[in-house]
Amino acid sequence: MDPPRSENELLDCAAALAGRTLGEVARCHAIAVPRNLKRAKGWVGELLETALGATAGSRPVPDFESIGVELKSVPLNSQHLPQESTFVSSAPLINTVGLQWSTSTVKAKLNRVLWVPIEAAHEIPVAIRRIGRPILWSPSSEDSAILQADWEEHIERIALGNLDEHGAQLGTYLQIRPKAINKRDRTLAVSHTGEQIALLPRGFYLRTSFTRKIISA
DNA sequence: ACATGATCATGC
DNA sequence: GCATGATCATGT
Repeated sequence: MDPPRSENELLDCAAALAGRTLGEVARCHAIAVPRNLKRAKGWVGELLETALGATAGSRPVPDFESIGVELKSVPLNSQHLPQESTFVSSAPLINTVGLQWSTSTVKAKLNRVLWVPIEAAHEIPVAIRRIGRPILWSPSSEDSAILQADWEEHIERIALGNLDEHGAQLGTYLQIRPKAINKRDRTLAVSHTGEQIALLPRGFYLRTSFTRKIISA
């Protein structure tokens, strides 16, 4: 698939997938469908990347680099509401001095997002899960203000070495959660006394309640 | 039922 | 190890 040349082309292409099943789309691209997603958690996102002509690979750039759009699949429960949080980016646990919201990876990633809802209720076999209507989205100024406040709170907490004082409860829309191979995974961080320590790597995630608001709008 | 904490795969 | 893509699974 050639990369989209404009937002409209991307949106048209994504809209053409609406109502189709993952199995149909996978077959078009000669991609095998896993029996479940337990060991293929990124499979749906990667299928959409292929189907829509995403270009980024694992480089730290938007999925549709030339038009600056990020692609996110959003799993829907049996009521067709988002059922999972959405990973945004890893959280910096060191060298936080001087970081600003305006140049943050979180803001950059959320600047323009194509949300593609996917049926994800466990009882539906992966191959016959249907793709929903895409939403091309940017945060409203109100959204941005809340995301910024969340982000600044998280970064301050990281810089002060207070990461262990709360769990994932902090943040209205944006939360911090583990993003690791397993619980023994470690990355460099700053302790409460300012020393370097090894901690579980974390990532920024959008709360399910926020993506529900986006998808429902 | 839901959110949090834990985990899986791939590429460089 | 960190970037990409996320969902699983357990506790409450």
